[in-house]
Amino acid sequence: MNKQLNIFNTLSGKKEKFIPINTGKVGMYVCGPTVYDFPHIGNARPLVVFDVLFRLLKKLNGDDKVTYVRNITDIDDKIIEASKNKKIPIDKLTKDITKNFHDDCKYLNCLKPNFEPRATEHIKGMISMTENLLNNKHAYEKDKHVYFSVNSFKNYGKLSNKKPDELEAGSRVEISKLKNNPLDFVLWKPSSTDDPGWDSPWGRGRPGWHLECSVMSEKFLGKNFDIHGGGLDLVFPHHENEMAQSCCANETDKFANYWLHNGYVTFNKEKMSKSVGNIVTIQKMREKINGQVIRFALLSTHYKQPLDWNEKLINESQNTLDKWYSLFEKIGENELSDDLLQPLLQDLNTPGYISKLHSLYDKASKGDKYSKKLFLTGCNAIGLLEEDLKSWEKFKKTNSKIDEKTIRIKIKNREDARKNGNYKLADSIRKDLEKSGIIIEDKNDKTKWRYK
RNA sequence: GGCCACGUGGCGGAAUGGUUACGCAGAGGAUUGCAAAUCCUUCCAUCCCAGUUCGAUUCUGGGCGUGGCCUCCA
Repeated sequence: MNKQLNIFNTLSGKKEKFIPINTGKVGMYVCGPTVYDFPHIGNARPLVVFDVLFRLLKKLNGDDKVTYVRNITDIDDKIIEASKNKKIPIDKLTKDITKNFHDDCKYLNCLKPNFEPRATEHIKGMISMTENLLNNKHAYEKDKHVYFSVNSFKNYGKLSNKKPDELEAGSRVEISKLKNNPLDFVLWKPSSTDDPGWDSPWGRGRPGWHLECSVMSEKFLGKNFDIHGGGLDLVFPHHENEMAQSCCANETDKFANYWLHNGYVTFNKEKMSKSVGNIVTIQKMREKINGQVIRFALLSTHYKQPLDWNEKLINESQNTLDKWYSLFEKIGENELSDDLLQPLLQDLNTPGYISKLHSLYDKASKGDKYSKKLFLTGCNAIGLLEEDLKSWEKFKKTNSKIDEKTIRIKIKNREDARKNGNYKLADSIRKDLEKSGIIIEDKNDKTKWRYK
């Protein structure tokens, strides 16, 4: 069977064969967080989706053949604003949120990218890319601002499938008078003395939003690389602008060959927004849900489809993993069967893959050793069942309001009642325990208990 | 207004020019003092209308509906 990966490319609007620029080597850049606020479930989706892709690419090409770069944007107007609102110095804010983000990544069992560059470490590169664009007449300076001239890039709008003139007509943005064209975007802007700033040929200032990704992707992956990923909301304007400035600065036709975008997460069918107050932060979930549950839930829908986040989804994911954990065993690195791999090779079809895992689970639980090994390998391949049983049980323990000693006493009482034929009492004890999140199972002659 | 995506059983969710996965829920049974767990069996779906075709859920056109983007966003 073939091991050809096919992925949907936003640039062409089609599913394409994935062919890396250098055979057997892959470079992938994914837009990371702007560190101004705690990451939420919507931020978690690309983290998990592209982590699965990263794992798959490693499986297909070899562990050390994939370079995964995910930036941290630590200079941005949103950060400046958040710092003022929260009255936290920028350094502390970005440091804290970055730390939090890393904890979230770990919690979601995401592998570390090979590089995680910060925007503020690449200001020099951004300045020289801006100079370069100015020299090539792709940008212009006005009143200490430098703007990218959208008209100078003939392919502008190709990625997001938009026509520049239509964009202008529908523009609802308040247009800066300094711009020659309403679509032009800022590469460099002046900073007030209170705001973070760096010396530049255009005075003390800071970079525009899109520039960091252009500069850092080039530094770590080159002018032309394989995969660029991110959330659907980044297609326009972020990725469109990134591509425009990179192609113009690098004098290339190609920037990223394949663009992948994950769909949105809604919350109870509503768009997540701060004004509605329905943002679920990952930090909050860490308190009582195992990260694998979140991971599983995020993978239960194809990455391009919208995903609704709700209680039922979490419960079902939790129950499935609970069932799967009954077969838990630590196993080493193993090969996936071609058959199992197929759905992932078709544009990362994780629901199809999970369905195959279900069928392997069935065979495995009936004693098929080969299926069991494959099942466990398959789970591990998408970052599931890597934690041992004890840590899987941990959350159930913390969530239950009863200690083990009490449980044992109650079970003993129930045993006695049963022996005396007092089933009424026995049943009420069981009901009681169930309310505390404990399930009783009478197996053979022994009574077993477990957390709900 | 422009552009785009989507519409599959009670719910979630894949795939496909020809037998429509899978999970949850439901029903029946085995088991049990009763349960739970497990096992077995089982019910249920491709928005509407045309067209192409031997055959459409899949392709084409139209309609209806939902959502998104065109402003910061994962």
